[in-house]
Amino acid sequence: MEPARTVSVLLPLAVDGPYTYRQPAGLDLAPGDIVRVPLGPREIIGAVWDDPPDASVGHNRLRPVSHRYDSPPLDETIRKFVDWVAHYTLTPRGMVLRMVLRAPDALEPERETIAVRRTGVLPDRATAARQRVLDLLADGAPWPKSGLAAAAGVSSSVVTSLIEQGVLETFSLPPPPLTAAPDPDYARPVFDDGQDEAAATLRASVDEGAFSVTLIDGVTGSGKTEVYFEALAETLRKGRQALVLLPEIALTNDFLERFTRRFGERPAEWHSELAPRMRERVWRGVASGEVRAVIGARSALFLPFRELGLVVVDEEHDTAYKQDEGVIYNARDMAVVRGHIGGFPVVLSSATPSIESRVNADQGRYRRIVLTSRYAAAKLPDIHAVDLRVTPPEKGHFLAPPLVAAMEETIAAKGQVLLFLNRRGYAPLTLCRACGHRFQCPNCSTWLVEHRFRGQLVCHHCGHTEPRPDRCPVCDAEDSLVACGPGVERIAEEVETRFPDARRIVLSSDILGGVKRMRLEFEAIRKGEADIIIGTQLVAKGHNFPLLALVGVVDADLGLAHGDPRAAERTFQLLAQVTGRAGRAGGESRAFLQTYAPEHPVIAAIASGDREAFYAREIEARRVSGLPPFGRLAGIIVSAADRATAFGYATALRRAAPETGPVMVLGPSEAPLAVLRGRHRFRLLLQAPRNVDMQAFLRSWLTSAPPPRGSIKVQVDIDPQSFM
DNA sequence: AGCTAATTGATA
DNA sequence: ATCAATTAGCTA
Repeated sequence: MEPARTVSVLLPLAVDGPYTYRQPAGLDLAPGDIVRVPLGPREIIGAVWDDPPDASVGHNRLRPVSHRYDSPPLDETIRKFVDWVAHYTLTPRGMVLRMVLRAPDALEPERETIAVRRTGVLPDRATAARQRVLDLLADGAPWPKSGLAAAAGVSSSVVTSLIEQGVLETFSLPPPPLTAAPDPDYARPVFDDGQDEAAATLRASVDEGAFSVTLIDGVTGSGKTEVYFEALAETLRKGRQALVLLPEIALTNDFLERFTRRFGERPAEWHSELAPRMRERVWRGVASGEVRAVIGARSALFLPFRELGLVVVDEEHDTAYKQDEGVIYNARDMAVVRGHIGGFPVVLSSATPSIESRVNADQGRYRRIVLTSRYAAAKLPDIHAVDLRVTPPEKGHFLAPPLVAAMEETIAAKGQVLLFLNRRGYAPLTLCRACGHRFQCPNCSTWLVEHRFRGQLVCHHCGHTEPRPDRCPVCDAEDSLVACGPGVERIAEEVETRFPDARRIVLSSDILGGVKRMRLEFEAIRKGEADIIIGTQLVAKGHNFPLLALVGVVDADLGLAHGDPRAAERTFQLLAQVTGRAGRAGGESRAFLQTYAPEHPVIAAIASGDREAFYAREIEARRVSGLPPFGRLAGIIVSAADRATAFGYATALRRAAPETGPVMVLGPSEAPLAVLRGRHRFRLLLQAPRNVDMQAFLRSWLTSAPPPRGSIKVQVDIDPQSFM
């Protein structure tokens, strides 16, 4: 008897390799085919994979593939990509496949929309309700059945009875086209020389049809988007699909409209807020090739493109590209990998490139395009550092005289002012004047932040809240609690007393009313219905403020004191972004940075506009300490699923092995725990159950003694980035 | 994922 | 000793 034909099927579960299934007679299967298979008591969707079937699985254990979906197969490049990402991130391959198969219902045939129209037959009796329905259909255009009754303000039985009588007939509507193909030649931009040259370079890289990485490094408003749109246009002309990644928060209507103006059609979108129906349709459209261009958040990188020819990563330095749960990856880096595997160009774009990307460009691994001048009428704002030691704010206030004066001038000239402070709430610390008690979070080691509008004390780390008491819980003193330091609410209060006639808007992520309200507020700002905007980080990204003439950074030093080795870089990026909000639409504009350390390299770089000095310094700092992307022994990088755990590990490490040198804590996306030893870069995946003595474990690991008891798993391998 | 078996820690 | 809670193992 012939041995049974078998296939490997990778399942979207936490399993590293495919399982072997019997291939039923009459069902031909090839790698990439999407299938349904039995697993235990149920059936799940998987994909036929390239691994040879496992012959060691006994014939009696083999179960047959149930069904092959009529969906385009996952092409070889995405299968390799899944394997690569899984290997690199030390994640089971099935978990990565799960990100690709994120829209399982997309495989089922699309539910048809049932529509109704008039037949000409008259109803047996004319009632008011029936007439309202017929009125809606009077022009002969069909209506979707589901919405008709509601639109006519009648119950659905009215519609049903009209159908039964033959007055209305039903038929199925073809699904509306998702998006028409964007037209690469819809609206050619007008470029200056620098932009023209940049666009030509990008078009050439698309024409090469080979893997390359280009870093577009250009100040805010230099037209980076318009320039990389030319790469996109060229990709479309060549008949390939294109993907633009944006940090989720920057994926705004503003951006989609810019795309539409250039290409004549709205692009397909992909992000977490997408409605399930739309999600399925986009997934299917991408797989079938109907969708030619996608604008998406990081997870769009795992869509099943069949002829992807370009990935653009906009704001490539943005930390939102890091996924820190489940499969932990940085979409910027994985985009480069996808380009490498697929043999197509990748474009990274930023006004403040990450140090890693700058180093890659400097070392010739990436091409670099620099755009220095601002577009059209836009001019960079004049930036001033306000030395708070020389011109301090009045006692109990936070806006220094030079900034207040500039605000007065700006408002008098009908310009808009943005005050930026990256701190939600009223005050970051509350203490008792009588006994010195400080309000601390019971779960974390952080201070509770007062939110005065809500009357609460909130932990910004874990979300713990408690009502703000009137008297001190320790010494019972009355009216003794004082707020220390400013948050946006407090700045808003100061603005109110100083500029009682100005129209204020406070923008903070904890705003009441959610996304809807936020959208309205941004709309109001655009229409000039606000004079002073007080905002946290979220004003830095995605949204344009066309009337903005003055930016005041309330505390430019905030964030610099952090122990994070990237603190300087992050602060630089944030300040560049915030000050860059001003003057984008033209005209004179100014930015003021309130600081106690105007000579600090970050502040000086922003104030002087000398970015190169800053980069040179930052890169050198990393080089001498051997931090990434330079791979010398630097100590140990600790990273874990959440910051608190990572800090816990780091503390344990410092105690356990002070001789290892610097211990640095990174965010979760740098996990699995990276360890630099000798001349090789190693990655270490460290997983331990709850109460294992981490300190003892790390000590023994570092001294190469056998691991202590307890089920600690260690997996070490050479960093595959060396392959690129 | 969703299920069971094994292990752990807390409690009596 | 016993229970509930957590964690590890497995699906072909």
